[in-house]
Amino acid sequence: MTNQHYDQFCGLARAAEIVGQRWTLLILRDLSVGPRRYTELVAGLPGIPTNTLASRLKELEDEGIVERTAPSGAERSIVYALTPRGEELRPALDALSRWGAGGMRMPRDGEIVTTASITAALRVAAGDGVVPREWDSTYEVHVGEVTAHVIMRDGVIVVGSGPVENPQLVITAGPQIRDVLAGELDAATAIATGAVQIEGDPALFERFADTLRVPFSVNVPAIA
Amino acid sequence: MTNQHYDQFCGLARAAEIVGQRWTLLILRDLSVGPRRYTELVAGLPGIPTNTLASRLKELEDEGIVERTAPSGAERSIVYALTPRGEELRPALDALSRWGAGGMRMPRDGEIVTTASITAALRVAAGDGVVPREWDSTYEVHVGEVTAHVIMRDGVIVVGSGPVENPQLVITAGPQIRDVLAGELDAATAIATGAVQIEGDPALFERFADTLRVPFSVNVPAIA
DNA sequence: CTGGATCCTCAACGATACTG
DNA sequence: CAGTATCGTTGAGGATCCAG
Repeated sequence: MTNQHYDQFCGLARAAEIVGQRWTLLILRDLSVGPRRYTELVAGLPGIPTNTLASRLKELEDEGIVERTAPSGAERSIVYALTPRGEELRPALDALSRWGAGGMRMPRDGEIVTTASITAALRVAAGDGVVPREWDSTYEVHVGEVTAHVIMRDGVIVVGSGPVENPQLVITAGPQIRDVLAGELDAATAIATGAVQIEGDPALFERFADTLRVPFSVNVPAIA
Repeated sequence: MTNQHYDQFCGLARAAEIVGQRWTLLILRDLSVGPRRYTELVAGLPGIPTNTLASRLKELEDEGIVERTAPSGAERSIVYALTPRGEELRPALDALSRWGAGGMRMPRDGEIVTTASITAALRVAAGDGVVPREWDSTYEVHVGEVTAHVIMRDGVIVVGSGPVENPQLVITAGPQIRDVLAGELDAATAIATGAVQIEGDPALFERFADTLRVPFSVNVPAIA
């Protein structure tokens, strides 16, 4: 309950006291995708003990990072959301995300993809979210059991969880979607090898692969 | 010894497995300032148990983030340094640093400033490190017991730990140096109120305060 | 003196059961 | 649905000791 502390007057130390707690970064990732209820968080974080989640949410609320919206009116469910102060963590979350993704190759045994994780990955890959104004493309992305969507319209990219109505392109892939976003697997090869399956215009997938790109400065060598 | 894992194929989860360990972020901060020996790390991280430091260094070495340079030739001391993969963490460390610094006001009881923390803070404040080519200024910064230096020359800013030869300006300050870097306390006021003492040309301090700036998007309200 | 390893204690985390 | 309660396990904290 009582937060750990490093006793240093230092921004990184202060940040570490919060995001250095187990599960906290993943809770923040899930909330960065959008407001969530307690049970949705439990579902999106397989393995988290419920008491740990409760503690973390309380701590994050005390720190002013997460906001707990109590049953207001007809809606009788408690919703957790990032506060503005919590939103400010986004650059840090994205930077950590990029770094971590740079070290990934294939999933380790037992590793899964969650809705929030693929949504967050696509959002990071979208970068500043600016695209040519004339683009108007809607994508639905399936990775294993989970679904996310990407909309390029009015000059911006919007990424969200779950399906989308009338997608122009449906993308179905496995973990190798990571290699596409990393720019290590080009669109044509991904489709030719069957790493990615699409329903729709292949040119739209080229656009997808060219636009959503996680910039790694250096690649990790393949596993020895 | 055996790293914790979240069982998610997700960049942020992978990163969290490493930087989410207690003390790891501060170890990386100290190493980001420059290569360090075991005892230097112990000295710069008051309160760290020696076994925890040893474990973390081993884990970081296994992950390819830290490099252990064994006694090579005459030098008979083991030196720890970031590998290229470790250097890639810099953007994430800086982002966390900025975020954490945005939530700081005054030191909490017992909080100290270490050489690495002030050096890292100045480095973050230096941003991309680009300044006009004609500038040639050397600063020595004292905060409490610790010292760092800033050199603006040849169009770039170099930040380092410890003193520097023949500084043009010596800056002595307390924790309020944070407010100067945050842009919440302007140079003239800082000197007028005695929050910062200088030995040298006040115009050089103006340059210092204008150039080294941690950009916060939003300020945290003062403690209620 | 540096670079750790060992031992013990205790707080935090993990798993599961249970409740307003 | 949104947690709390309980209890076992693990890792951090702190002191000490040891090898090169």
